[in-house]
Amino acid sequence: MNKSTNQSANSGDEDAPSCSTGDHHHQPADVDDATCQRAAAIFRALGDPQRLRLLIMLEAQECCVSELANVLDEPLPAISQRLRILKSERIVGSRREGKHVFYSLADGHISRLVTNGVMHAMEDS
Amino acid sequence: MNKSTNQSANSGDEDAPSCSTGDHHHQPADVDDATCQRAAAIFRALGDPQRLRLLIMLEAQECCVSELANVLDEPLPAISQRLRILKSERIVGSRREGKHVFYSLADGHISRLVTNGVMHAMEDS
DNA sequence: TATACACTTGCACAGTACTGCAACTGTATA
DNA sequence: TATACAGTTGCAGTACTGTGCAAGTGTATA
Repeated sequence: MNKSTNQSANSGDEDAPSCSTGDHHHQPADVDDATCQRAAAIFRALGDPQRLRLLIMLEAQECCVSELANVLDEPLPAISQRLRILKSERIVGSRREGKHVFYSLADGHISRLVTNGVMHAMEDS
Repeated sequence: MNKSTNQSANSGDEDAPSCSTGDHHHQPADVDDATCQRAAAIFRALGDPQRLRLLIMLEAQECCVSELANVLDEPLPAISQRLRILKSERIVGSRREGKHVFYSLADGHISRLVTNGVMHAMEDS
């Protein structure tokens, strides 16, 4: 519960680390627990190679399920399932058009997140 | 972007919905498999509330393990374990100073990734 | 209405990941 | 060297997550 008990506890001794955040603040960095969990949920959804591949494709353009399945050469239910997870986290949105359901990234923020992650992975280090 | 530039292709029906890459499936969007997997691994590492909390703190400033454990009010081995995972993905780096080991974010790229994720989670939608 | 196509959902299985505790390593001080 | 502190590692148990197949829903066409 109480995260910010006393961070100056261990600084009692001589070689105190003094990571001092100075004084007391409630959330470690002004990020409340709900936000933290929400952000983690988004990251977790991005944290699967198969789902990420889907997002990379959707970043390029809107796509329907069968097309994704076709290009990636994977069973359709598998694709649908992954999209379902991404949709439940509001990372993608869907639109129906006749027999097809088209998916696309929810917003530009997500797009940037994906791009940044991939860029970093390319550079690596 | 070219989101709603609709796909000419499948609306006509037929059985071959074709994204730009009609026949073969090379790299969906110029992202090779290794990069995709690396990126996913990074996201997965960020995809845990407890680890993310750690990163949020480290984004603010370098910190030693005991201090993190202290502030977050969690057992030290748990913190160490999480840092270990983050370090194995090169998301954080460590530096020893006497008895203490100080951790910090690996680079600015990671920092931006974390910030973006949290920002998005705050705005949500 | 019947049939085919495009997807979605349910369920069981397997692999993976998070947690907690105990034991171990490593560093400084007396 | 002995002791205390700081951190790491190993291991067992539990929970979660991704996967594959079969069955179900929904939409258009004949």
